[in-house]
Amino acid sequence: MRRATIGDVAARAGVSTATVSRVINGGVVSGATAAKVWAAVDGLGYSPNALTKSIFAGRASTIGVVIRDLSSPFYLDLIRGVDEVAAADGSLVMLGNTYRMHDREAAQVRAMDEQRVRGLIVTTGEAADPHARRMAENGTPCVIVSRTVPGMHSISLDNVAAGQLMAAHLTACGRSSVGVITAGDRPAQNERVEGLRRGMPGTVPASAENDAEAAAAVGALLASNPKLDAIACMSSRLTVAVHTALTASGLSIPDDVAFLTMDDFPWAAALGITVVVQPTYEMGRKAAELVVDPVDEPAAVVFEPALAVRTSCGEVSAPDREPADLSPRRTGHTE
Amino acid sequence: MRRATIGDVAARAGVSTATVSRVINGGVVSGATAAKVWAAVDGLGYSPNALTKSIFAGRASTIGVVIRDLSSPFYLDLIRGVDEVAAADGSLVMLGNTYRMHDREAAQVRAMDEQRVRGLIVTTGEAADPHARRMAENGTPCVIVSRTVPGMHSISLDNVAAGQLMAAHLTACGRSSVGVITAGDRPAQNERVEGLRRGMPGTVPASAENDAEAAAAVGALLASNPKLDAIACMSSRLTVAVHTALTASGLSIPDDVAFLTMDDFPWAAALGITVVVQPTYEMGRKAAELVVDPVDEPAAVVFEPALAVRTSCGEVSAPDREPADLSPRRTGHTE
DNA sequence: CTGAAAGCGCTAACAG
DNA sequence: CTGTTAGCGCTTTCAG
Repeated sequence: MRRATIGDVAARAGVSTATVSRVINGGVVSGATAAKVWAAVDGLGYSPNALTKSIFAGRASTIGVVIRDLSSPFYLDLIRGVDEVAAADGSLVMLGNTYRMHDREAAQVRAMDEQRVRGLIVTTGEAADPHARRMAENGTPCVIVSRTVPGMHSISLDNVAAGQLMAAHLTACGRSSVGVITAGDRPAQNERVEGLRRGMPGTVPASAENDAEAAAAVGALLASNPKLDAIACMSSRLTVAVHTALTASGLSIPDDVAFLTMDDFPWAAALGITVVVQPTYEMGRKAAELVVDPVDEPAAVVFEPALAVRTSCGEVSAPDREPADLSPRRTGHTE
Repeated sequence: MRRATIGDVAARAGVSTATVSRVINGGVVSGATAAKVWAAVDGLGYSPNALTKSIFAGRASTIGVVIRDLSSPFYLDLIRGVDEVAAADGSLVMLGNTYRMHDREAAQVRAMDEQRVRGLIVTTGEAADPHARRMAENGTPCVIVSRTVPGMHSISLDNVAAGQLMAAHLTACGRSSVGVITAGDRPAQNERVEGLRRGMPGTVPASAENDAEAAAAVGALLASNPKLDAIACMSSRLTVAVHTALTASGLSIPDDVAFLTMDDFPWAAALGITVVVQPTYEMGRKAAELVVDPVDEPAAVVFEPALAVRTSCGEVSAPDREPADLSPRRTGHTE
């Protein structure tokens, strides 16, 4: 059974396709004709073809989102933020995962471009840049997340501040020698370490790409620095592995060693783990807003991190009250 | 700067649009013309309009996914599975979240229909049904996840088996009186309880819609059943709350009470929590495959749950080896 | 207020 | 092998 087209509706209602179009899109039509048209629409189960509509508009009403790692809850919250703004605007989200692979990344960006997405949000490495930049020049708003890129919109965390937050907190908790685990040497990771170093010169870094390397790095850090009294983890991806390695080594948190990591997660409160939280959901919203309400000048939106104080650093005072639920965390941001 | 169209490319290459189309889509063309066309494509930065292409195909190459709760990692894995199959097929995923709201649900399904998605995967309540059913009748493959619906494709877990798995394990661990927390009285939840009951007649159920209610339910269960020696949680959404309430009550797991829940999560191994896992990623893949390779007869695919044995039930023997990573769990399924 | 006609960017027969 | 000619389903002037 062929799908009804606007022509079918027009025929059934005894009017022209132009009139049907007007009725559906809210043009000037008489009440009587409108009624006839709606009746035909219902009778036929007509559903307007958004694809065809888009070819007139020049572009789709869809927001493209390219995610570098669809396993990470971080990106889930980001997507939620984007979806929320998109839904409020009557758009849908077009999603692509890259599995951290450069070729997939480029392919996804190209696909989004071919879909004529209204705007593109990329949370990915560098491979996408050339194409994304061309899209931006051709008038498609492109927002890079987690990285600042000259000449393009970007949404990021103040990573240096995140590191400083860690340093200040650890210092307040009486720690002085901190080992830090980073996920590779990406800019964001390095900035966090840099911030930490500013407040705590005695910082020993180690890099890891996966859980096994993280466990090994923790072991090495511990072995070579007997007076280490804190471990900071700079990537939520490594939180479980680092924490597990720490407890497996027989050390007690926070008595022997303080533990601190990035990004809040459902179990953090129960486990008493102090974390630096980034307002992920808000970042998603802001990224989507940059697409929905385009801005001419490239905007570099930087969000401020916040500390969720629990007990894993040997905090002396009572921890702050926990947020009541997982609804959007609001954190100030600067543009 | 207007976007280049196939006409611009044709003009620049000195050929007809038909030829350009052939070159791009791999038709029969001479090497010389092909070279000219590609040169023009590059020079213009031409990117073919997938929207326009779709109006010929009659539908988009996009797979629609309507998620009922984009906060849940369960759905993240599902989306990953869908995306994986979509990417392999050169399609993109169109995503919509419903926040468990019926009106949003219906709106998202309608929007997907208007986008002429190639197929629809719905993980949602009942509101979507009428429209989804019409879509299915009009030839758009629709797959309902987590619920079996007569006359439509469905992907679900063998929930009764999940409950039975719990019962068998708890029995093997010497437990006999189990309190169970369900997330509302949805069919899937009830089936799990039903399975648990078959193996353990002494089952006391309590229902909760959110974290606070779950905590209260645990308290009530404990208070009114002094000989309770196990708590089973039927929804991953409630895992943290139930576990927290349990430990907050001063009971020790597993010495005082065994604890068992649904769905694996990154911290489960570290916390020693035994869980019933559903092959979420595979379910996403299968759902997408039903869209990509359409099947005429409505398929009711049921996946089998598996037990990840840890220590929270007072397991006597050494727990099974942990899976090395979070890559797709393969579990048998029946159709 | 409504219809006819001309496209939007692309593909798909047909001829040549 | 390549160009011509119709459209796909819809919007949008432009008359009436």
